[in-house]
Amino acid sequence: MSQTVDRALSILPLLAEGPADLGRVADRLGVHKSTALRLLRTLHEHGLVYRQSDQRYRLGARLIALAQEAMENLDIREIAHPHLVRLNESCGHTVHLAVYEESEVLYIDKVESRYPVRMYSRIGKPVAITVAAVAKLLLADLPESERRLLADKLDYPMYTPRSTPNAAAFLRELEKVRDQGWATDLGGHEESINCVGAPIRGGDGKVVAAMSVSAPNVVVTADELLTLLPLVRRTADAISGEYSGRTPVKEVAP
Amino acid sequence: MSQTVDRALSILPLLAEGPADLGRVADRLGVHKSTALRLLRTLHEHGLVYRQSDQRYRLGARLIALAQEAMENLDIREIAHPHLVRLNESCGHTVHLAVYEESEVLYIDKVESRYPVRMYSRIGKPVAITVAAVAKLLLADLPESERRLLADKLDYPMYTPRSTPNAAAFLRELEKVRDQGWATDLGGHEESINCVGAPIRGGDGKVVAAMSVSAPNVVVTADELLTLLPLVRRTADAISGEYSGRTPVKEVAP
DNA sequence: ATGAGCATTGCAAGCATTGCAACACTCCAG
DNA sequence: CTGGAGTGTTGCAATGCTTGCAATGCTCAT
Repeated sequence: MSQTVDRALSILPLLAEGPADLGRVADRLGVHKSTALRLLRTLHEHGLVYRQSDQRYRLGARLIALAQEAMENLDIREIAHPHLVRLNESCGHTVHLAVYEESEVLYIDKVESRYPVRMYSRIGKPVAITVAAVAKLLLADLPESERRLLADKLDYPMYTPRSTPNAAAFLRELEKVRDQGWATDLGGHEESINCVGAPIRGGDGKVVAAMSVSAPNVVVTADELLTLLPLVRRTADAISGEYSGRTPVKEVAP
Repeated sequence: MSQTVDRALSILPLLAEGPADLGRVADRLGVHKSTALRLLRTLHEHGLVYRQSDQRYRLGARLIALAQEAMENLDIREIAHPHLVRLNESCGHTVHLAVYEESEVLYIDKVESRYPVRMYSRIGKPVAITVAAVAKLLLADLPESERRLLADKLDYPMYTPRSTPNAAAFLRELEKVRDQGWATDLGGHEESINCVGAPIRGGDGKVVAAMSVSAPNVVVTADELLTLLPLVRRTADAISGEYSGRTPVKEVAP
């Protein structure tokens, strides 16, 4: 809607790919160098980009601090965290919490496995949306039309032979997940990693977040992991209960 | 430098305080509601702000993903991580990695303590700059003039009786740290928590990052923690060596 | 030294941005 | 059911911000 701001913001994902110099930024934006310079300057003043010693620009530290605050504003995270820790203490595996927002699913909390073999993932990293258990849970709750629209828009990379191959299969899987109230990912993302997940619901019954337990099958088999399902669901329900007890969004005095 | 972008970006820290509605944003910016609306729309399109069900705006998920990528671009982090893990495995305490950028010091990596009593901190959170061991290390390496300027600009909150009380004391402390090549924080931030830290240097000898080991004194006394100093310094030096071996910034083919 | 390559600045022209006013909508209170 | 307050949204004309150009600095390597 605003050309200038639009251009400026387009610089951020561009720099996320790696440091770039002025000419490169100007080219990618399709504007004159002097224009790019002024946009970069403004971003710099706000700390969103940083100029390294070789004069190239990269993303700045303020961005990291802002993201931090963004996460702390998500009250579901605050409420869920102790539950996740407790679950981790009783089963020892990696526990994730994820939310859906604007066609993306992303992890907003994680408790690390206590086993030496750990899976790679990081808070903030967008989730493999077509295969992850938490993604299925979150998308399964979308209204029919939106779900269909999104499923069509997605890519279906075959991380492994067990990955969801296409939109039709994905939609079927979502139906199943919706009916049974829990989800799995059995080697659909990484050959040797399995997950079991359950949804967290707000007061109105809508899914507001999803959690999962993940473990490589060198530690436990998929069947063994599935025995944790009742515990996972109980934890998710406990979080749901506590969450819907409170007001969904904090009110600020006028 | 660019008014429009400047206004748009000013919205982000504002929303970091918590969700706000259109009127509130317009007021804080000192612009007409319609103007604020269009700026927010643009931010929304880029995923930097999100509109929650009650129509209020808050920071968006893309911000978190961007911050994630920002951190992954910091090559010092990649290099240091395995060293930090190894240090954690041999001593069991919390290990931090921090960098200085534009008058702020912030944690960019952390390995959690294996003891049940843990200190609170989060990656991305700005560090208590006047007391933290890592902050002292990073600031101690700044050129005289910049150091003095920054020291004057800072606040000196008395978290505990042992906190650095004022600019003069801080500058003295920085001199000391610079000369001895390591730093401590003995209960200056949290009464019961102590830290020992060492600097990580680039090929030109300049400090590019700092690391520290932290432990509450219910686990180890300050004196016991200090016996780890040689190990901490050796780890920091190992990271420095590996870092200056590579090119400091990755080169991209033209 | 000299030139290439990049960043930076001043300036005039043009168009994107702005504030206004009118409209649409939701939610209460009467 | 109806009116009104509060909020978000849209079309429009004027102006002032943004833009690209061209000229100037600056740094580095030949």
